[in-house]
Amino acid sequence: MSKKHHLAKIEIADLSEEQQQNWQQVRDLLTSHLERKNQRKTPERYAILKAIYSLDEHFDIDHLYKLFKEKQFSVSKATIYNTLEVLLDAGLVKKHQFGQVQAYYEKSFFNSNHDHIIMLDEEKIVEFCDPRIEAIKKDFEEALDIEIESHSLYFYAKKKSK
Amino acid sequence: MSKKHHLAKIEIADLSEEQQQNWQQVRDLLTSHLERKNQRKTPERYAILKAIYSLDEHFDIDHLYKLFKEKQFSVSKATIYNTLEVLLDAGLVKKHQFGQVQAYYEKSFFNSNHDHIIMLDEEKIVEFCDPRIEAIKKDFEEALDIEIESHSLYFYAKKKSK
DNA sequence: ATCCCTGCAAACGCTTTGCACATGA
DNA sequence: TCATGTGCAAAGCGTTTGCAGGGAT
Repeated sequence: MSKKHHLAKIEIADLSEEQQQNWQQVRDLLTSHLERKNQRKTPERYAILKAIYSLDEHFDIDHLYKLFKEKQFSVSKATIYNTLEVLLDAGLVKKHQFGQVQAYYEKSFFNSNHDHIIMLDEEKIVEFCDPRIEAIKKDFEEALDIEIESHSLYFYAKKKSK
Repeated sequence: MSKKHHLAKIEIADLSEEQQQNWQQVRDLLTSHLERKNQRKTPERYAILKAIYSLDEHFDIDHLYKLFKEKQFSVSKATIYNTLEVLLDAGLVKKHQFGQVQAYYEKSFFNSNHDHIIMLDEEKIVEFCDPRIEAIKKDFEEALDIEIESHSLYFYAKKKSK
């Protein structure tokens, strides 16, 4: 199938120099993950990973789907969903449920732990980090004898000055 | 419609003495909210509010729907959705998006501000409260000149000792 | 040559919507 | 009366699934 041959050398996104360097690392991380899990190294998986790491914002499935469509590489939504599951498992992307609607994702490597402030009156998401969150987690882990595997924290805010 | 007459005196739930007292207050809160908004005081709205305040845990729409069905009072899901919107607006219930699936709700009056620890290996949700959350909010409000209207914080945890 | 992965479309599950009828004010 | 609320069923929408064919190993 000729389409596949295209995909093999797909350059879905032009990467900046920094992204170029990161890409090598991330690609290798996916490779070793797939080998460890005995999963196939399909061109789709690398293409999707690369597309994600070329984005600097949060995105949803449809965003990604349209990106591929524009670039003339058709990747089905089913595959995107599947692949994101794999990348999630590999720790290379993070999934968010900002609103009540669809899920949002973001790359998670070279992108340290942070939480989000959702700006309600504009289409903007601010990332922040505060050590007190980890402190709270640690305290409750000890107090309740539990292990907190993950957390989700969102602040929903509006601009104050007008 | 005879069904309505039943609803008017509906006792969907047997309330404990404490709940009985709270019920008076909550009912009045709904009443004044509806009057303020020029919305109708329908028996369904009071029945749903009462049912919610008789529950001590988090619930979803279907839970509520089945509760009414069991008790022989049919209230349509559309009405439940509508009414929850009203109660949300009145500040009498809170909406949560725990997993990726459907929304969960809980009564929010007589039920002070708290966050949740979702126990992953059992069907349990632990409520907790920590003043540091408010401190963080306040700090970011000042630092970014924003007003944080609400937040959602969930810890996903497992029991440590086995 | 396997059998996993992809693509397509249909199914799914929660939520929303449209419309006719009922009802609170 | 009459605008609003309710009930029912259909539509929406993001996500998942089933299956047939393709491709990685």
